Amino acid sequence: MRRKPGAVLPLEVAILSTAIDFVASGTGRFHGFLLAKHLRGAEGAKLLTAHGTLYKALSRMEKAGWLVSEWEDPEAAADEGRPRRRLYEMTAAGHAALARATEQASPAPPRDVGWNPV
Amino acid sequence: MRRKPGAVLPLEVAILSTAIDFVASGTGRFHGFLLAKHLRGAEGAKLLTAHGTLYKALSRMEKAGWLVSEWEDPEAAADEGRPRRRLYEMTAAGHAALARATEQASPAPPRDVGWNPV
DNA sequence: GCCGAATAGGAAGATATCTGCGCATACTCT
DNA sequence: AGAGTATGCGCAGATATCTTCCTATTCGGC
Repeated sequence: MRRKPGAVLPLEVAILSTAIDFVASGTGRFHGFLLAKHLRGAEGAKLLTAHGTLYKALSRMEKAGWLVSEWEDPEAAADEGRPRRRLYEMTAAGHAALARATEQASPAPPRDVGWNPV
Repeated sequence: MRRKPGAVLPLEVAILSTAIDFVASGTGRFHGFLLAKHLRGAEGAKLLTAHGTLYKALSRMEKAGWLVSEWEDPEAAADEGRPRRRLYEMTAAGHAALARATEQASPAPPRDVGWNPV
């Protein structure tokens, strides 16, 4: 749907917020599936139906510089008998994007967006 | 369904036959998913609906000594960007089991099965 | 000959990520 | 302002294996 430059989509806000929750609860780095489980239970249930949606959002956000990722050691995954994970971490730019998005949503209605109510 | 000692089930016959086909066509070792794709297309379509059925049969057959398996190098899988595979190879005992099963099926109608037409 | 025990098969779901396709939306040009 | 184009989001499905629960079948003992 052709992204408006500088926009942060609802799903992305949810991801970034959840990432912050993870850090707060001691989980420094997270992976897509973990995120999916948390988002399903939370308010983000409507924001996420298919898994592909989430993974695309993650790679999008990484390309935007809001996240950095790294493959976990393939052997670690093999030892635990599960597919390997891609571990994500939030960057300063990610925090900034979240701030920008939440700021736009609540505190003061934007004064100069080039848009006027009818 | 309580296995008769020495019996080879239809699905197992199909697996062993397909394994021989693989060797003949240059694919020495095979994995479950490859097998599933071949069995779906072939006559074994009825023998295999769910994946779980196939994987259970494979581990059964390995326990019986008809197959040996080995995990592929986790890094090889990671390099190709897919889940890791378990590679199977047929043993001499496997060939023997297949021979026993096909022999029992075709050459001479059993003379003494303890069954008579009404 | 019948009944009980054991096991095979099926469905469903967990684990994890990626790609292709359709359609909607934001932007641009006239 | 209206129409067309391009971007890219979200859904569905592919990739690969394993586990649990339930049902159906069948072997063998009594």
